[in-house]
Amino acid sequence: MKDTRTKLALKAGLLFQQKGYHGVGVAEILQEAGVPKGSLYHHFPNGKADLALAAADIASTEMLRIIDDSFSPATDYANGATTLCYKLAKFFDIQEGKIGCPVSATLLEGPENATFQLALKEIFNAWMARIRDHAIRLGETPAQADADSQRLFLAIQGGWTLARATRNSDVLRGLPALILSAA
Amino acid sequence: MKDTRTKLALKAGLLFQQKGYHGVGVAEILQEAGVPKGSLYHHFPNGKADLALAAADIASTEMLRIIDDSFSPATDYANGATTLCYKLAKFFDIQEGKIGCPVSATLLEGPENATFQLALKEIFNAWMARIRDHAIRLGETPAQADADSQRLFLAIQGGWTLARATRNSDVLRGLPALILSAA
DNA sequence: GCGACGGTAGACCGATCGGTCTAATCGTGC
DNA sequence: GCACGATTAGACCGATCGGTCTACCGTCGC
Repeated sequence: MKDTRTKLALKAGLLFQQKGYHGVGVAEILQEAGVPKGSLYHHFPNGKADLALAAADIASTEMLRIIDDSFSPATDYANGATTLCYKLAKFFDIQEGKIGCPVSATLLEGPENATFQLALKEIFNAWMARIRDHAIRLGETPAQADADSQRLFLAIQGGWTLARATRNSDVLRGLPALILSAA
Repeated sequence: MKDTRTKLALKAGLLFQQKGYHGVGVAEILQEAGVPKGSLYHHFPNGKADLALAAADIASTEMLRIIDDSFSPATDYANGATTLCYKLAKFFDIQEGKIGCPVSATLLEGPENATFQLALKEIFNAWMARIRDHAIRLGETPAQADADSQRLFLAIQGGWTLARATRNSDVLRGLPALILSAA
């Protein structure tokens, strides 16, 4: 049994991904999580905004884990990148295409807020840095790794949006063929 | 002097891009546009949803125009793609990075709605098709044009998000170097 | 002058928004 | 078993949400 705080952040994150920060009311989060209002403001004194930050943090950690899981067993960069795209496509399908980038849907659609802005930037940078680390570990030069990690990040970010628009995860599976031809 | 209908759609589009569909209230749109409530529901019987569709349509047309303006004077595909990225970066800077993709911010963040879903898909396809047309006109094979247009679309979509997160349009200007090295 | 009518103006509606507050309950150390 | 802080429970708040409705205004044809 998860503690209330985690349960709230998890459920909030899922809902934010589906409908965006402003598209979800705290009442809906509370009901879905089966938690009364008092608990929310006990665990997250700043309410919805705190919840968004916590949810984004969880999602970010999860994404880093997926990156590691994809690249760790890989024999080269292309192999790891392909695995990552396929893993994300599978994740996309499980959620029936109803889900956006867990971080941008939460923080970018949120209020004009310096904290959100900073958190978003740091999370994205962390993802790219992690991909870059794996690229270097797998034999790429730092310059190659810079370009490849950014290329992959942009393709996934854009591809996810297109996949949502078309309700079809094939875009994500086609990403490796599209961006690895350069290498 | 623009007619009321157009003024509303224009202003609504701008606000949706900044804060997402759910992040803007009709009262705010009305106030910004200097239009009373009665006029909204006269011109857009379905209210906010109609407004979003109209705004997305205007934004889509505008984007097609920018694509044409970029590729028409180009001597080859790389040249046109580069111009497009720079034009978008400039547009991004004018709005001070406060603005999202005019279409996805409006339709993807909107309510779970088959009409929105379909419109979004068609607009994205229209953009890619337009880029593809120019690529072919500039001498690419259909297969090349398919890959290049999708690659450019994804890079712009992802790059725009990253640019917003970092509040820096340089990502957009770096796109050509990142995705054209393949050719 | 006078209806007809497309359009404007904004008061008003119930529902929901995010957030506060007090009371009850739980868990643990004594 | 008792006291006390941590946590839960939900009634309640003013503000705002999207939307409806009636009254009014301007400009036509006549």
